Amino acid sequence: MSIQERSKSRRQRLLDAALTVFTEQGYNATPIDDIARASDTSKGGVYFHFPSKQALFLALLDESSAALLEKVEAAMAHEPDPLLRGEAALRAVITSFAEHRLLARLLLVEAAGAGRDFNRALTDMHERFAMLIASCLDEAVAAGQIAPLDTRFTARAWYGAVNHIVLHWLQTGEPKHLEATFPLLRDLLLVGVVGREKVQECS
Amino acid sequence: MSIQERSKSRRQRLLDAALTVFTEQGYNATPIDDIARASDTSKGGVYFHFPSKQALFLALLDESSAALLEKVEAAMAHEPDPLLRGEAALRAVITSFAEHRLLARLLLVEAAGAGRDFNRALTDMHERFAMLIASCLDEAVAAGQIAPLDTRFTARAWYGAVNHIVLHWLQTGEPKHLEATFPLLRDLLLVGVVGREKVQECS
Amino acid sequence: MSIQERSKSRRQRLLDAALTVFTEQGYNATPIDDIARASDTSKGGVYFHFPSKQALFLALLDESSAALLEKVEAAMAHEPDPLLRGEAALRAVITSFAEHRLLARLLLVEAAGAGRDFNRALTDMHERFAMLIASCLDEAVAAGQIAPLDTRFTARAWYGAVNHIVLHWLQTGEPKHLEATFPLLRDLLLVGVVGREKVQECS
Amino acid sequence: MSIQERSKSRRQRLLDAALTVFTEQGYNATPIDDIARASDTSKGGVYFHFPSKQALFLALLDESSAALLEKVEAAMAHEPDPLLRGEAALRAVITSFAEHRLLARLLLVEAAGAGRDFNRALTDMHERFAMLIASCLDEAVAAGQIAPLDTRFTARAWYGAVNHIVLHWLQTGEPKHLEATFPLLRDLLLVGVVGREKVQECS
DNA sequence: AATGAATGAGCGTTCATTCAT
DNA sequence: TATGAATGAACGCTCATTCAT
Repeated sequence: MSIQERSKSRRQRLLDAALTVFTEQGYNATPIDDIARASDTSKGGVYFHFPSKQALFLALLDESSAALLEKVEAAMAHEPDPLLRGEAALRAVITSFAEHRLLARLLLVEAAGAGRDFNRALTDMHERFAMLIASCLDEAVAAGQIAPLDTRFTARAWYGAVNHIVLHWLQTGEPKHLEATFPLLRDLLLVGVVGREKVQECS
Repeated sequence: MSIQERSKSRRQRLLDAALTVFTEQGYNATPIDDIARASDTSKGGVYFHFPSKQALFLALLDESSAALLEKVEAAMAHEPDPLLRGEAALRAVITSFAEHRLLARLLLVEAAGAGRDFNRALTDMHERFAMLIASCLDEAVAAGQIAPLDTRFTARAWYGAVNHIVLHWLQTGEPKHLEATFPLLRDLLLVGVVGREKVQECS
Repeated sequence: MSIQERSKSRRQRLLDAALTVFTEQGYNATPIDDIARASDTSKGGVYFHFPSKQALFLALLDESSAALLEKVEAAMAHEPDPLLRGEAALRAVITSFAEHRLLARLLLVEAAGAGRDFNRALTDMHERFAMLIASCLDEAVAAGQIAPLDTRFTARAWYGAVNHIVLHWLQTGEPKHLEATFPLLRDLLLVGVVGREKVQECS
Repeated sequence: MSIQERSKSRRQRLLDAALTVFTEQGYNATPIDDIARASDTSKGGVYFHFPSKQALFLALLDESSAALLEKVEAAMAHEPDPLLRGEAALRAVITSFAEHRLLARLLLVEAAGAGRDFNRALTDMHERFAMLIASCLDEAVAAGQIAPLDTRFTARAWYGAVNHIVLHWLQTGEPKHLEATFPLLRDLLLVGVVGREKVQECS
């Protein structure tokens, strides 16, 4: 057990260091040595736990996005109302990114820059998030809360809007508090579906 | 003059080849040799026209985005109505990307993957596009067509939505015809601002 | 005792695995892990029994060649006639290699490829075999069966001829049955010493 | 032309250095840097002329063995008599190896130690030499000089005998003068075919 | 203007060996 | 005895950049 724990902690140390270093320098510009140093290990140690630099980055992506996804799903679980559930998801994403700038950088900036090989994984991740929203929209349509529409398409558009706002915040630092954009985004996006009047009822 | 022309054509051949090769293989994975070969030049030839690989990519980014920006601005010039002008801009962007898949890849995928050094240039480019939309919104507000709002923020959100839709198209090929998304996007975005009723008047 | 036995069997399992894996992949291309895995041990286990990869290979060489040498000597022990004793040795070598292809690969191919450090050991081994033949020749000369000659030199030439035939069989699979070459080789080699007429008397 | 010459000389310098360094340290134990240093080039320079370490070694093998083969064929060209032609070939090989110890080491020792990937090339080379001898034997048979026999097999056996003698010389330095072994080998080998009496007539 | 040979720093990966448990 | 995590030196190869021609 202690062995497993140490092993796990080493692996976790590696992932933590990787998150820091990759987001600081970018995937391509980060030598494995830097990750080894940042995690108080040796180069060989990295390769004992991950078969390649790519695999390490992929594991980092997977585990990070899975954690975020869980958070968002947890935030959604409480809400019975489909539209409010979508709102909760939106808030959870924005809050998470605001609290974990590195995570945001990793998923929205570095993952794109890591190269052709990660496109698939990244696209998949984006779709998972978008489809979370799409399912809310589907239920809202089914419940008659909103008029029928292409929910997947709409979800992607929403998701893209959120992403870009976060991206802008990451790279310019504006607005100071990312969370402050939540009501703006919510209104902007929801109004497009339910019309202005209903939004005012909701909030 | 013929020398300059040949020089110019050589430079252009280089940029054309760079667009093709960079989008095929990604910035980091593309050796200068590949560009030289694809443009029927030599490695030295590339370095005669551009001081570095970075500079070449930057020039490609600049000239490509400038050309796109011009197209969009040209499309906007015809429209006196601010909202219709925004619509025209949107249509121009989508049409351009649909016609020049490589350009879309370059600006939306590869530029992100090229590394830290291009973030500034990329952010600037995105802002230029977003601010094009923002100015339409500003005028629409000034003209009393829409209620006052944070036009820059809204413009960025819109722009992000469009980007993500294009991105999804690039990486999954869906929908078959990117242009088909135009009415959907227009409605989605505009309704969020002017309310459902007014949109129906506009179109 | 059971501990020693288990230890001995472990050591033997290691040598057996080493023979298989080394001849499959070559000395340099074989990581210790492969041997550990093939012998159901761990890397540490290998290093408990052998101080280094080199030592393991050397032990394998020594024990394999010693076993072969014993076989050959046993085959010779029965023959009182010097020339027939040489013939028996030849037959024993060829038969052994034919039956233990891995052994042949190890001694004739991999040992050469293992690197500078094994040259001495390999040369010694070859000399031991050659000198076995040389001693037969010496006795045959002493007995007046053949005319005086440089027996060591002749023995080495014979041995080289046999080696090459085996090598060719190893790498091309021809002839199907290595044993079939025995009479050919015997005639070829013996005739060179005693002359054609006497060979026909012998056989 | 001067460019080609310089390029050729660089390539040749590389091959020369490779011959020296590979035979000094062995293929696996020789880093590319050593070859670069020995040929007054840089690592990159090596890779400009050869795509890989393997390819360099293979080129070295090919060109060296081709040169030797030519020498042997040239020596054979003068002799109309098949058996004397074989004798000439034998003398040419031994003389060449005696004069170019490095070449001998390369072809007979290092090539074997370079690893699985070179086995094919090496086997082919050996076969070419052996078949040179086989063709002499074929003609000798056709001319009725010797009794019918398996010429390919016999040629391989001869070739193996010669190889081993050279090998022994390489690794022990005995005899001092390799050329001195020529008459011994010739007698040993020829007598095996034509019988003692005829050999005495020939020489 | 153009060529392409040459440079050399840099990096991903391997693997023999060690050692705490 | 045995395990397997950890180490770190070493090496093959790449490629942006330079420069003599």
